[in-house]
Amino acid sequence: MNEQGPTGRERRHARTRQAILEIALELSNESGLEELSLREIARRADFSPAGLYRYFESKEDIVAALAADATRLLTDHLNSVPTNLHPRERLIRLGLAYLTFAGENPAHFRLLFSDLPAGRSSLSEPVPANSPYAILLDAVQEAIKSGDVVVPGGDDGAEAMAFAIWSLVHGMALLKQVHLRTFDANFDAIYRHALERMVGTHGRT
Amino acid sequence: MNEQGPTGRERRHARTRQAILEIALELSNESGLEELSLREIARRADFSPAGLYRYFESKEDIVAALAADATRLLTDHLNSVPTNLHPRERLIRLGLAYLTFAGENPAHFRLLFSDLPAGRSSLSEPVPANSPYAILLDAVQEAIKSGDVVVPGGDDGAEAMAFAIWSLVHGMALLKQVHLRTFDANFDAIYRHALERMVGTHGRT
DNA sequence: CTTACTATGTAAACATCGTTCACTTTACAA
DNA sequence: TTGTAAAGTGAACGATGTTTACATAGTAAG
Repeated sequence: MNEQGPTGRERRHARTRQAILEIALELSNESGLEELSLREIARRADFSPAGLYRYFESKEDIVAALAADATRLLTDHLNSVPTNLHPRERLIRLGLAYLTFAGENPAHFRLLFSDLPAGRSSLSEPVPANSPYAILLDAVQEAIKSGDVVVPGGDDGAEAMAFAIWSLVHGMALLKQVHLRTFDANFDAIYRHALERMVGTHGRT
Repeated sequence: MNEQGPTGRERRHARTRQAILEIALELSNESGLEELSLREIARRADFSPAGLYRYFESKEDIVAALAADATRLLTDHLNSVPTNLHPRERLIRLGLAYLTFAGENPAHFRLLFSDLPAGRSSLSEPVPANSPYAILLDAVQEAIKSGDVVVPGGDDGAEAMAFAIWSLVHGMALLKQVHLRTFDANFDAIYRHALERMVGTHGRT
């Protein structure tokens, strides 16, 4: 066999893998991640429990694959925010996009940044390209460069601000989805106020 | 037996209960909450697995007791922040106290707001007295009353601001402890910058 | 076409888990 | 001392994630 594209068998293998992941995601959205069971996935996929091990090394491996999917989907979603907005408004819109994603994809969201460690281990390492954080950091740097946002502390100031925004939206999404899951309020308005305060737009622009 | 204080048996029962909880907390701090095992608690407490059921209804019940402890400890810790500070500085110190608590009590922190639903279900209900959120909300209301902090939207504005601060510190603590657990940076400085930005103190006061 | 070989799938077993049940032992009150 | 409730145990149940040995189906080479 020469070097060429994926064979039929490989394509079928990849498709089955994907199908398993979709069932795992369904199950997670129905009953939560804690109760996700390998054997239940197997039942719904008409597999014997052992069969899944031809496609994944372990249950943890399945969850990791879901988390990787989540990161890719979030990246796409953040990339759909226009880049030519007023810099502060762009930051706000990125935050709101994060919150929308979390609301619409609860299981995927719960996987974000909750298991896999970060891709880098200090500020001196490069930011992983095409990651959600890279998009946010870029927007912060643009806002600083345009003078629209002022941060202390030079280069690392942008990272500090990106981390703050990230923490804020992640915290809001998590609290709403877990601890405040039965709380009735207009979260969309609250989200926007919080982001405007963080980014520095306290009134209308 | 007349109505009087706890008998010797009741005191011993309560002490054993507490001892079990301490072992459960130790185990959580060592190996994480996900891997906490009833049987491992029993082994370390020199109990048979079934014996624990004289003290707790279920594993979930043990975790709930730990979470209640966590809330009480956090409340104490927040109450140790002076109340006579400059209103904005007080808010910042409350946030930093939250982050300190999270850093020093990782297992207890992971239980905070992560399992039990909130004590109220809409803004019209009263805030649970002596809760961490009540302390924060009170500080926000003081800051607004003093004119030190300006929020839009009347009464609910204070709640929105309290939620924003809460989300920010919770998100920062969580991201640092989970996704950024191997990341090396001066988080204390980052925490303070983020809080100052959120509360509105952008330079020295 | 046949012969290897690999991919795919299964059944059975293992260790562990949370939980329950029947039972014994301990401690205290009358 | 006796009766009763609490405290504690071992064995079992059903469930989990995982491994092993085995069967079958597809495919590539002779």
